[in-house]
Amino acid sequence: MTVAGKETPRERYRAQLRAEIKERAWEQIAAAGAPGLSLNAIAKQMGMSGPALYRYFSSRDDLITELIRDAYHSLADTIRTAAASGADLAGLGRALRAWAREDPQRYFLVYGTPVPGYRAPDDITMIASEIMGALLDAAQSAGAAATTPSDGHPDARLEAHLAEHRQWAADHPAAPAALRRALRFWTRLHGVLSLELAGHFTGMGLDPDELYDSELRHLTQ
Amino acid sequence: MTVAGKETPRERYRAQLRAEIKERAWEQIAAAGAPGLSLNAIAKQMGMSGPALYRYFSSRDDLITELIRDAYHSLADTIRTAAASGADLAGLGRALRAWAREDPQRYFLVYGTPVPGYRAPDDITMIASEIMGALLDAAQSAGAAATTPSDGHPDARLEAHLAEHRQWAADHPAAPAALRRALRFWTRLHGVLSLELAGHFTGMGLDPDELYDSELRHLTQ
DNA sequence: TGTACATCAGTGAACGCGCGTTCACTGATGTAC
DNA sequence: TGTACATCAGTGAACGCGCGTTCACTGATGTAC
Repeated sequence: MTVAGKETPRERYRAQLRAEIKERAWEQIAAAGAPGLSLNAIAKQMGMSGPALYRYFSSRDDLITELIRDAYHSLADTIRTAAASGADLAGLGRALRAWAREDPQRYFLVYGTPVPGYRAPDDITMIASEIMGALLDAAQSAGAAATTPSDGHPDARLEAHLAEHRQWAADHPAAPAALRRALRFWTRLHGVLSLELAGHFTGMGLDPDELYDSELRHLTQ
Repeated sequence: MTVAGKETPRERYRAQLRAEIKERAWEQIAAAGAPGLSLNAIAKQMGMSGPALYRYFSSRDDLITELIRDAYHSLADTIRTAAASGADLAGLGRALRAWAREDPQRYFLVYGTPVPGYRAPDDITMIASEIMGALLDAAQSAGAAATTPSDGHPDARLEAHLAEHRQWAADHPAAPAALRRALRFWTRLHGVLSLELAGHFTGMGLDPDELYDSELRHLTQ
């Protein structure tokens, strides 16, 4: 699993405790949302004094940023793994939903309501565009057989725009139709998923599965 | 504007101060998100002592709940007004976006990351379904000329599901195709809008207008 | 194998802060005769 | 029009709390000779 040879016992212990702190942090976030995260509460839960945590994280913000980073990494892994096992766009969509439902607050940490003024570190932005890259790959192969929309089609104008504004996919050779598909994947699935996770469908008597699947069926169009 | 005849000066003053408290509250939410709202801070900003606010709101939660209520009302008004002036689904979509961009945090208070454990009072749920009702009206008239999807169509299965699960539109005579359109309106526009407001498109070199308009063009399909 | 020293995890006290909320009170505004 | 009383807005002190964070310190663990 890990390169254990170079790890001293102390390092191993350190890594283990860092991991446990994060676990507790996720539990707190699940229970009260990200704003309710408290270092002292985590320490108490672990049977330690508050200041002890400063051996492992230099501040509360530091911990939260690392949690966000982990969330992005976890999502990127999920998408990469699904793609590596040959999943098409719909398959990636299913993987995304499974990942989101596993821990809704983790999903919201990535795509939820932003804290005004917070700016993600650059390396997180990098992971985000890596995720986009995986989407583009799948969108590209999905589009191999597809046609370009004709002039009257509602997508024609969007593709024209994307053909000229593709900085976000600068180092990816995807065709405009693939850019469109990747973006649709993102915005449409996020639309259903975020409303589902926020509980807006409960009480409506709707099956989120059906809504989501229905969007998945549209993806390859 | 208001029924001023029955209002005593005291009542007028009271209403005015309540309104100012809410205004300051919105400013704070815009600056630091809903979790950062503090009664004491509002009072200080208004040149009053903290406890004074308890003449106007019985607790912090009470104030927040009222802000959420106002947000729902404001959105319902916006949609109703647009519908009353003859807007079609796309028109409602544009009204929704204008409303959301006017105050992103207000939008997120309605559709953003939920606080685990928070349950909206029933009257707020009522307004939410009123908004749905307005959507259904527009979706119904948009569908007057539209066809039912054939068996192979990706929407066929969703409509079949909606035909049998329509509690959420129980007192509305909308056809399944209209239910589908109303739901799509909601989930797809929310998808683009929430990502836009959360800033996920900035730095990508994309024009959110184009993305949103492109979804609007799909609505009547 | 044993001793001397350095490293580092964790503690407890403390600082300063802001929070929501309660309470007894002052003073101004409105109401009744 | 003037007086007596009731209503109500707002204050200041106080309570209890939890927060993030710093600091000097203890004691255990690891390292070097």
